[in-house]
Amino acid sequence: MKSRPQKRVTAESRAKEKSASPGGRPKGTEKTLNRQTVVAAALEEIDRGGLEAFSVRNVAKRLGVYPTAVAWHAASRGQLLADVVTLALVDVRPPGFHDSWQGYLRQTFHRFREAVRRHPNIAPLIGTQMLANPTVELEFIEGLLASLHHAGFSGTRLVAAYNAVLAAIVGFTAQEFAPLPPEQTSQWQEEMRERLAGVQRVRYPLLADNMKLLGNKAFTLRWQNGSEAPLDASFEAFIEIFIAGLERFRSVG
Amino acid sequence: MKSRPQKRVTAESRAKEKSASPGGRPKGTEKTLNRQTVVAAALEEIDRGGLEAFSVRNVAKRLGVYPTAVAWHAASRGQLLADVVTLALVDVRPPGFHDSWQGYLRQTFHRFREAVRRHPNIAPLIGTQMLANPTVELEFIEGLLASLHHAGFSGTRLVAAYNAVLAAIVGFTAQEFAPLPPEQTSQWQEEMRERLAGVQRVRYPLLADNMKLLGNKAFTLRWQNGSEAPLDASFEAFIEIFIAGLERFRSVG
DNA sequence: ACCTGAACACCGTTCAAGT
DNA sequence: ACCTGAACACCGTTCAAGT
Repeated sequence: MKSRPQKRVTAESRAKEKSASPGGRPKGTEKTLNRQTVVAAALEEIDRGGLEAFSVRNVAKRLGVYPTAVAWHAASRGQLLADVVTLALVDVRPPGFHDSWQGYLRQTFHRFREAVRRHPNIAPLIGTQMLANPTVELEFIEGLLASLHHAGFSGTRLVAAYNAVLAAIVGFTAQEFAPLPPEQTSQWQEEMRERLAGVQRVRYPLLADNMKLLGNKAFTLRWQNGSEAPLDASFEAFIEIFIAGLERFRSVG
Repeated sequence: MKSRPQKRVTAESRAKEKSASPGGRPKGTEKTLNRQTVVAAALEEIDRGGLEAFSVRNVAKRLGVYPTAVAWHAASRGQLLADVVTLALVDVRPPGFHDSWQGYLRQTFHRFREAVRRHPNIAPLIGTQMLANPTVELEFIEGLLASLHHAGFSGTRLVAAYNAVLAAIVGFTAQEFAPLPPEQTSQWQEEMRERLAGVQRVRYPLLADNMKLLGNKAFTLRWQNGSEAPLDASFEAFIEIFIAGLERFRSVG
């Protein structure tokens, strides 16, 4: 239980910290640790070695300080991970103006996926740490609400549509880039392929008949994740399915 | 790196183990540990204390054995967690026959959500451990493929539709039941409410105007998760949005 | 085959002490 | 305010030894 005051990481506070380098020292050569420096180092650590390799102590090693120095800025391991997600998802909100709400949603889906693609090892966190994360940018949420409002949703249907967008966007990307089991991957891959090759047509006709199309291209039937075998076609289809569903949902009820 | 032989947990192997209680001893009083006993104990441990409390050593304590005895059956912590997800999601496949593919999908969505509701603390795992989990039941996959085939999908569009179903179903439930930050929850809840109450209408008009509807009912704007504040209405809407989208996707391209 | 028991190299977080 | 340094109660997994 920390009683120490903790600043929130928001777009504003982050910009403020950046410009407030004490004594006018050049930005790149800060002698003291920032909260943003620590979070950035944590993200680098995860990018390099995955969540398995991540630890407060490793981040400290990367920064050349004692583990307790990291703890001072990060408050807790959980909070640090939440901040890492926020950092990785910065700038997902589509910039500029848009002609249609469908176009805005398509861009949001694509930009979100690109953000996860840049930091695939955070995939297991986005479903977990975003939900109840006060550090998530309100601009992103307001942008989604605006596009859905423009589509004609209001009241409880606006809430439902918003939840549907987040469920869809997080569900696809989290699974697409989820890590493979680390225990000797190549061996596991071989097992997976053998198992799929041995599927009996009698019991699983559709699986067997479509195995060539499904293998490594369908969730739970893959031996590589989105970093090595991206599901581009399925993602595009998913966006169109979802938007078509929203268009329909708009006109019923 | 274990070279020891590891059995796969499938519907078949599980049934086999069950019926093969050595020496005809009554089922409840096995003296030796099973793989299924260990997995069940792990799930109980997670149900009780969440993923934070989970450890191989705690499971061992629960079973009254040394940590290394658990390790012998579980191969690794990661594999144990994967098996836990498989156990929690057993029987999600809708039973019996169905009049329409839409009805089958609706049931699948509901049954999946009920399974997660029964074990909400596994929510962070379902997006991570299902994707590439060879222990996931092929019956579940075949069932989904059958309903989508019945809807008229085949080839690459069948693959896309299947991926869309899993993305949707996992995305909603994983987020709905994702755990709140453990660090003194009530204090965090207060912070969250204050932050949402203080949203400026000038910058975030839609957020501000709909805060009463959104608060605790929309992803990233909640201070409770699905166990305490279920998102029933949004879930029902989500299902209809998604199915309507599939119906549309069927007739284009 | 299955478990004990000790051991190894970690881990997050605390607390007191320095500056 | 920010960091060192030692310490605490853990952790997953190994290995050798028992039965």
